[in-house]
Amino acid sequence: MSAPEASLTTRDRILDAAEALFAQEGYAGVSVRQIMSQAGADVSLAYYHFKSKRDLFDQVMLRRAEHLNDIRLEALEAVEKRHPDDAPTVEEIIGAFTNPLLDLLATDHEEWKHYFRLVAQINNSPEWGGELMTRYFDPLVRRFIEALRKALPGCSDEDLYWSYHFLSGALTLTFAETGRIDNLSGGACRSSDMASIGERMPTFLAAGFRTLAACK
Amino acid sequence: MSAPEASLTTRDRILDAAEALFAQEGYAGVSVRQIMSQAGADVSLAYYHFKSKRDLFDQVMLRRAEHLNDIRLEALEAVEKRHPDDAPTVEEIIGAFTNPLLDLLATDHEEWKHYFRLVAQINNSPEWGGELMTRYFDPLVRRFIEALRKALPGCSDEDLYWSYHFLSGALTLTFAETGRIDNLSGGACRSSDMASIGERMPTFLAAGFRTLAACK
DNA sequence: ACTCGATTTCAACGATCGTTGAATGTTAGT
DNA sequence: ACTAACATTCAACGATCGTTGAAATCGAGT
Repeated sequence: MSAPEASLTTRDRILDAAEALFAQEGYAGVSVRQIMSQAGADVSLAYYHFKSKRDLFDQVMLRRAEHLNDIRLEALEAVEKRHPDDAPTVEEIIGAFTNPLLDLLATDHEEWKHYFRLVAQINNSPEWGGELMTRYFDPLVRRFIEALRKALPGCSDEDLYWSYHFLSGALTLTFAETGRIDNLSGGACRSSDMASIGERMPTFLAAGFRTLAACK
Repeated sequence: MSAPEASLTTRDRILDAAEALFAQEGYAGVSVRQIMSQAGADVSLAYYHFKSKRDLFDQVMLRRAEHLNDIRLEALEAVEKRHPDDAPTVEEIIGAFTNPLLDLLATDHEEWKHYFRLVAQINNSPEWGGELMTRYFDPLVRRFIEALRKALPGCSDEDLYWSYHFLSGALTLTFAETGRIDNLSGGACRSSDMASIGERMPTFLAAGFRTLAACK
């Protein structure tokens, strides 16, 4: 039923090379020949394993999106299970959204680093941001927003969605690790310092959610 | 000394077309021929007015960056002038950073909309984010961070820089107007609703700054 | 040994890429 | 009218783009 091992291996080498290059230079900035050169395979093999360059791109996005959604949902349910009666705190819910990213980077650093960089560019592209982020992440995001709604009783829909939007921008830029904060801070902060991010991001964002929800 | 009017007009038409197309599809996603077609001029005119495609891109970035830095600095100084003795509040300082963007969109909407979309993509690109944002915006950003430091006595450098980084991600994504929040909210929020953004963003972000600064 | 399907190699297609040089048109000062 | 600097047009260069068809190689089941 499933394809032979050699096929999957080559297919994954292509996906890995495409992911790394797309993350660095964007979809249009990378040629199929570059990808296949980095993958160590002939150009035409790209069109044996994928329908087109665009299809290859979609498969790069899909491959990790499902796993990411799964472990984020697990993290959220674990937090909710620790609160059988009351609702979890905003910090806990946001932690369930961001901590899985830190875990993935801690165990399979290179693999996911490229993916997060790619997502940051997609999220901020008017061409693809609205469409692709919606397709890959919105069901899970809606689940998180419902959890946040319970943690913030009386918060309006508008405040909830805008707060999440601010979170999304802060999150994707931070995990893109562009090196900007390294330059700005003169070395005091490093883009790759995930411990610093994990300490600060949920606190910062939860305060925003709460203050906006309380502001009538 | 300065070039004749017809020249400046053509040069600006090229810059406008390049800005709009780069904002939509990214640097590599647009060809010089597309730009010149939209500008209504011959391809080779691009290389008469600019040294190369990359130089054209740099001029697109530079053209509005200076003006934006100027009016943001004016807004900050105006806020500081209203506080001869004490420091301005965090909300006021962040407002001086974001309100000029709203003003520009209110008066010259199309012109600046494309530019903000472009900045969002640059900011989130590992290829250019660190380098270009630093070159065009860091002097002004450092000025704002010093103002924030005064408004948040005892706040550590790390908390200050990371807080600004979160602000930067939220800000650029929001002004990119990708349509993502429209899809996510099912129409309850609109990317183009600048009034909603102006009400919420400084409040949300200031709360994050304050809470992180107070968190030992 | 033979077959058959899955995988890989090779060579090439038309289109488009960034860029250039030479010729042409335009305009202001003399 | 002549000139000189600026502005624009036209045609083309070599390189690279995404994509394809046909042939060669491989591996498992007979």
